[in-house]
Amino acid sequence: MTESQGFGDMLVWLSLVIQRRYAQICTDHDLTSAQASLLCVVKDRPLRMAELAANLGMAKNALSQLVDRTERRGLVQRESPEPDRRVITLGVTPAGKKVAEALYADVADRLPDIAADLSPDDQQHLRRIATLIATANLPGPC
Amino acid sequence: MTESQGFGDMLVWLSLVIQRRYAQICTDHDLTSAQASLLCVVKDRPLRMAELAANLGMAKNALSQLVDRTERRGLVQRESPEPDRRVITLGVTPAGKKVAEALYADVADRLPDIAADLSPDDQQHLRRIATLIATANLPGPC
DNA sequence: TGCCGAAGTTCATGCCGTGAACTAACTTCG
DNA sequence: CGAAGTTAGTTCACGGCATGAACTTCGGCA
Repeated sequence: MTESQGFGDMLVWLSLVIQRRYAQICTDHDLTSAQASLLCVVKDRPLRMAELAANLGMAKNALSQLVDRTERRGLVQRESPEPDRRVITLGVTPAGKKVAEALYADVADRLPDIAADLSPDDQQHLRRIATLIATANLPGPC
Repeated sequence: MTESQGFGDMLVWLSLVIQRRYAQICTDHDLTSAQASLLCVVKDRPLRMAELAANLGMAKNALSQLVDRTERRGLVQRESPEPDRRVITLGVTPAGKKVAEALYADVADRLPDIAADLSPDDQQHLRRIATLIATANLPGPC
C-alpha cells in the first residue's frame, strides 16, 4: 500500500551505498570502519569509555575490544585522569590525530560523490535531512 | 571550508542510524543483516551466485559462505537448472519466503520511524533522493 | 586433444559484536 | 568502621562476516 516501492527498503539500500563507500575510504587509510569512527569521535577531545560506548551505540565490552585493537596500532591511548580511579578516558596519539584528520578530510571530499548526480537543490535537501536525522537519533556528541 | 559541518560526516552518521535500526528489526526476525538482505534479493526470483554477489556488492567467496549459513537454516536453497553445469542459482524455500515477507513488511513499517520527526515535505524528499542514489549506485536488480 | 578462462568453493586469518562472568573502585548506610 | 550494593571497565568463548590465496569443475576454442 505504501506508494511507489519500499521507503524502508530504499533507506536500507541508501545506507549500504554509504557504508560501502565509507569502508573503501577507510581501507585506503588502512583503517576499518569501526576504528575510523572511533578515531573521529575522540580526535578532538578525550572521552570516557562509557560516553564513547553511548556515542557509538555499542556495548561496553565491544568497545573495550575495539579500543584494544586500535590502541595496539598506536592510534589511541587510554588514560586515567580523574580522582575516581575507575574511569578511563580515551585520547588520540599524535599519530592517531594525523590519521584522523587525513581520513576526515578524505571523507568530506570523496563521500559526497555518491550524491554527485543529484541536483544542487537535492544535495542541499539531503545535507539538511541527514543532519536532522543524525542529530535526532544519536545520543551523540553535540 | 565546506560550510556548516561535514556533509560526508553526516552521511556516515545517517547510514549508521539506518544500519542500527535495520539490524534491530532483523534480529527481531532472528536474522542477521546480511542474511536478511540476501533473503530479500532472492525472495521473488532465483539468481545466479555471480549476479547475487554483484547485487550485494560482495566477493564471490564471501557470498558462498553467507549462502552456506543461510542454507543451513533452511531459508534458501541452491539449484542447478542450466545446461551449463557450473552455474548455481539460489532460490528461497517456502519457509524462507514467509520470513522474507514478514521481514519486508516490518522494515517498510518500522524503518521509516527514523524519519518520523521530519516534515511531510522532507519525508518525500528523502524518499525520492534515497531512491535516486540507491538505483544510481547499485549494479542492482532493476 | 590441450589450454585458457569462468563459476563456485574451501581454507586460514582477522575484525567485529554478543552474553556471561569477572575485578576493582566508589557509595551507602547501619 | 565495615558489609552490601553499584558502577566502570575488562575478559572469555562463540558465532557471523569479509578477505586473499589456492583449488575444482566445467565450458569454449583452437
